[in-house]
Amino acid sequence: MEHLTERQKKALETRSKLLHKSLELFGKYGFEHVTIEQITKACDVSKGTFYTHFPSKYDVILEKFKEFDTFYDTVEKEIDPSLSASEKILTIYNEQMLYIINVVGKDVLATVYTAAMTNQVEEDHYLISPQRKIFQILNNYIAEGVASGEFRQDVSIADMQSMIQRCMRANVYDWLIHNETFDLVKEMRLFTSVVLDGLKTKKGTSN
Amino acid sequence: MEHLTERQKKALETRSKLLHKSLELFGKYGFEHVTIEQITKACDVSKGTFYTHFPSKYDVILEKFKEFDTFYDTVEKEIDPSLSASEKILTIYNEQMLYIINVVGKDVLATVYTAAMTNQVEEDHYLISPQRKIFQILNNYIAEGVASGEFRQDVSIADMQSMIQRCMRANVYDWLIHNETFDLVKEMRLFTSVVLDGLKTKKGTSN
DNA sequence: AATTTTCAATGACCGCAGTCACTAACCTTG
DNA sequence: CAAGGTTAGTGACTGCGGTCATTGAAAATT
Repeated sequence: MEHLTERQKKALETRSKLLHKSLELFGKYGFEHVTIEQITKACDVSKGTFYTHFPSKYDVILEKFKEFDTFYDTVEKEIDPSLSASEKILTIYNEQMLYIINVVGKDVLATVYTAAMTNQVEEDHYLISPQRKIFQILNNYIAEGVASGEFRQDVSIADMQSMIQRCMRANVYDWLIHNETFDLVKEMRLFTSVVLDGLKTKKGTSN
Repeated sequence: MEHLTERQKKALETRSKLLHKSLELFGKYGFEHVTIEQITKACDVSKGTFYTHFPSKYDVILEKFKEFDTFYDTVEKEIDPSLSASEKILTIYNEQMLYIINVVGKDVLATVYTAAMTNQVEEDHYLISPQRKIFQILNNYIAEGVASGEFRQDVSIADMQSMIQRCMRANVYDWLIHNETFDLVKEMRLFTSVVLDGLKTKKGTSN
C-alpha cells in the first residue's frame, strides 16, 4: 500500500488539484455560486472526473472541515491546567469561535450545518461524531468538573456533555441565521456561562 | 379589495389547490422527493403556474409553518397564570415540542431550519421574527420573571429573550441531526431548566 | 511479448428547480 | 360594446448536480 503505481500517483494528483481548486473557488465566490464544471474546467479534466474522486460537491467541504479539526490539538496544550473546568470550557470555546470567524467562515459552516440535517445517512453526521478532538477535550473537562465537585452530581456526565456541545451548536447556528448583528464570541461566552452556571453545584437552595 | 373579480377568485382557487396538493404530497413522500411537476400535474395546471403563486417550492412549506404558529394562541390561554415564569416557559416549550413532533414533523422543520441558513435575504428569516406569537408570549414571561425578581437583574431582558429562544432552536436543531435516539420533549426540558437555573437570582454566593 | 484485466477519465445524458416570452380570457374604460 | 390593458396560465428552455456506459492506456498475468 506504500508503493503507488504511476497511474495511482497521477490520480492522487488529479484529486488534489480538484480539491484545492474547489476550495479556492468556494472561498472566492461562495459554495453555491461555484459549479462543478467551473472547477473541472479550471483543472482541465472532465466533469465526471470530479465524481471519481468525490461523492458530491459537498464532500469537498466536509474534507476541509475535518482538516480544520486538527486545530484543536494545539489549542488544548495552551490551556492553563490550573483553571476551573468551566473556565477551561469557556476558553476553548472562545478560541474555537475566533477560529470559526477568521478561518473556517460562514460558507463552510452553513454547508456543513445544512448537510447534517439533510443528508439522511444511517449513521450520524461527522458534526456530532464523538471522534472529533474538540468533543474529546470538552468531555475530559466536564468529567474533571464533576469529579472535583464543581458540577452537579444529579445530572449524568453524558447529559452534561451533550448539553455543553449543544450549547456550541446553538450559538453557531444562531450566528449563521442572524447575518451580521451577532458577535459570536460574546454571545457564546454569555450563553455558555449561563449554562455552566446552571450546571454548577448549588451553594444556596435548590429548585 | 373585498370584491374579487371572477378571475381573481379562480386564481385563488388554483393557488389553494396547489398549496393543499403540495402539502399532501410532501406529507406522503417527503419534501425532497416531490417534484413541482408532480404537484402541477396532480392539479391539472402547467409547471409555470406554480411559480405565479409561490416564489419557490420552499415557500409552500413556509406558509404551512406560519399557519402552525396560530397554535400558540390557544396554548397561551391554557397556562396557569399563577405558575412561576420558569414554569410557564417550560410548560409552553413542552407543548410546543409535542406539537412539533406530532403535527409539524421533521420534514417541514428541517426545510425551514435549512432555509434560514441558506436564503441570503437581507432581512431576517421568519424563524427568528419577533412577530411570531411564540416569541411574544415568551418575552412576556421573561419580563414577568425579571420584574418579580425570579431572574437575574445583571443580564438585559433582550439578552435573556434571545438566550431562551436560542435554547429552543438548539434542541430542535439537535433533534433534527440526531435522527432518532433523541427524546425532544425530555431533552428540551432538561436543557431549558439548566438555562433557566443559570438565569435565576442566586440565593447563595456568586462566583 | 502477447494477452487480459483494471480503472481513471470521459462526456452525453438525466432529473429537477426555476425562468420567461407569449397567449388568451377577462376586465376596464370611453 | 368595441378597443386596449391586465394578468393567470403556459410550456419550451436554461442551469446545474449528479450518473453511467464507454474508452484507452497502464498494470498484471500468461
